[in-house]
Amino acid sequence: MPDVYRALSDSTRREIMKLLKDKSLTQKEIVEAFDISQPAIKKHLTILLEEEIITVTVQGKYRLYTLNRDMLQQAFREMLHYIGDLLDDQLASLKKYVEKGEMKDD
Amino acid sequence: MPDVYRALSDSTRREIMKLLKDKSLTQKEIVEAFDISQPAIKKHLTILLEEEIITVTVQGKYRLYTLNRDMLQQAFREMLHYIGDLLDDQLASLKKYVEKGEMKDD
DNA sequence: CCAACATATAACCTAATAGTTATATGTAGT
DNA sequence: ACTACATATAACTATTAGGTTATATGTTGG
Repeated sequence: MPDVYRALSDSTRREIMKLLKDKSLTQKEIVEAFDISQPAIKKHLTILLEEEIITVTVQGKYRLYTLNRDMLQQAFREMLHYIGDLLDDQLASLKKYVEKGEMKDD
Repeated sequence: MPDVYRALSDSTRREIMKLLKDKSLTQKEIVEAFDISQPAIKKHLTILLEEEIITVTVQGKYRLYTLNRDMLQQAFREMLHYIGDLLDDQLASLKKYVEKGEMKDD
């Protein structure tokens, strides 16, 4: 099971996700956006891939990384569900929303 | 670095929060709900305390742990806000909910 | 007071994270 | 075919997380 908390627990990874918000990027472009080495970035990308938060497509010598919005959406929903259970009454309406899958899901 | 992601990133801690959903519990009661040692649980409780997700009151030889719903809510809102931003348009309605603090707040 | 119980702390282990540098592999353009 | 470039991998370091056992401390009832 993909663990979104693992993916989110590192600030560099959170930054990478932000970078990928609007457009897919090659590994090189991502590397250039940070001050850390290419292998370090690669490891973060591997973790994001493992948790299925991003996907990659090969294009010649490039690797193009893309945000997996479906997974993020699912994570979003799960988190809401979890916290909804904890906070119950306070969140009744929101919870219902989530459970019904009301959130424009494909 | 106090980090909400840190507190929520461990499943044992998330289980502890669930346990505390309906009632405050002593450390002993919490320990008994898991298969890991008392010092291990203690460490989780310390982290949750550091992130102010729970509070503790001393009662004689007991420590009574209580969920800090306000902080928990804030923590989740932060994470959801982050993910929501990544998803943008796709989640417009739900996102608004979270951002407006519709989840019982301020 | 003291024994039993609840909690705290110390010392230790292992695995995972997050980074490094150096080098290997794969691909494209000339 | 060679070279330059993009990516992958190997080997290493340091730190932290999550767990252990053993023991110390604090509290309470009898």
